[in-house]
Amino acid sequence: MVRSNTRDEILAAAARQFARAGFKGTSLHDIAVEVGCSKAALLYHFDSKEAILTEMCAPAIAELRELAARLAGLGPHAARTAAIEGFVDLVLRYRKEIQVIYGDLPGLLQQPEFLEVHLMTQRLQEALTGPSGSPAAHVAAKLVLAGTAAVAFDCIDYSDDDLRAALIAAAARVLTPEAS
Amino acid sequence: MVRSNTRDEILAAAARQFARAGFKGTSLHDIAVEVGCSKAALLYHFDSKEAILTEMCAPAIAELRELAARLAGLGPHAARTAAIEGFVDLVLRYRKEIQVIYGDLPGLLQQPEFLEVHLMTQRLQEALTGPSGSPAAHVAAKLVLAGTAAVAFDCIDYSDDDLRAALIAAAARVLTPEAS
DNA sequence: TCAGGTTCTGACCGATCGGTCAGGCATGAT
DNA sequence: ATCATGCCTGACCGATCGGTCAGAACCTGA
Repeated sequence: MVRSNTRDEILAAAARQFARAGFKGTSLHDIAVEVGCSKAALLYHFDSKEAILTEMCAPAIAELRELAARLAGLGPHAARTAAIEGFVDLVLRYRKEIQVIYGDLPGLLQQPEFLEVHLMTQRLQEALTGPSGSPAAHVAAKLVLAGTAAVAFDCIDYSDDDLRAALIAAAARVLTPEAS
Repeated sequence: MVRSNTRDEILAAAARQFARAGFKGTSLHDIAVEVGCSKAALLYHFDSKEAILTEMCAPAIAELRELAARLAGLGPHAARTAAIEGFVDLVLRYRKEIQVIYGDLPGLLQQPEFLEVHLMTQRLQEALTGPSGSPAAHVAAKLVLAGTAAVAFDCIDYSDDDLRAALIAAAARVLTPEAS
């Protein structure tokens, strides 16, 4: 049993803090307190604050790279299913790191004005799941809501009308559990 | 024609800056430079930096509140379609504000280590759309990728196995354009 | 016992942050 | 002419940030 490395403790503490308050919202002091060492000790093990983040995300990025490379040798249909299953697995395996990327949101949403947004989004979600509300239905609803916002976020090249039609059609497809 | 109000210019400039660098990544100085006034002028018109953000997002939040209230008086099926269409319209109408919420990401992803992530995500997306690549297919693929990550982000209550099955099934539903 | 490397600390640095304050400068009513 | 009010500025504040540095503490092998 090797000694518990301070370096690993730093990575673990940083992952928790980044996931909770985001990268910009977390200071080296915060991490040092959780680890139980000085701020200077962090910068002895890592060149900078960003170096902590990049080393933390390196395994996830490497797996994403492997997945993308694996798709290149497949036909269209096989590539599609491999992309879906590979991405889902990867995302689930690196949930913590995903939270780091999305982690700056909670800092904003903890303001009382935005707490209401979370509540109303939940009511939207209930409308989408319908009265049944199986776990799979909840996942589908969440996927639609978050995916729609994300599409609007970085699909600036499409017109509103095109986006609207495509989004509504895609959402309808997700939310009809009768399709096999 | 009323005078172009400094207050409105501040809101517009803040929206652009927040969308580009995120809330935490934007300083009052940045906004003041773009407006062409002093930092103190911002704090004359608004109580604080956060007050700029909340006032900027107030219309979007109000519309979300109206949408949620409208759903309460509908049956399950009507509520579902109203939720989809209403949310899509709302998201498209307030794209800028959505970018503010998601805006802290670019600050991270501009690091060279994460630039590769964007490239590989695009290759995943191409695998999902298949060789056709219609705009609707691209929207569906983006919705799946971003939605999956978001589900993993805030569905900590479900087990990995449940999430995996539900996500793959939902993704398959979105990506089969033969369903009506 | 000494030397040398690793690990870590406390003090400190310059920069930047959000925010405050006293006062200047218009304009318009009295 | 005077006063009040709205709008705005430059200087400044305390706090916090990421990062540096000299040296202490500790272990290890010679």
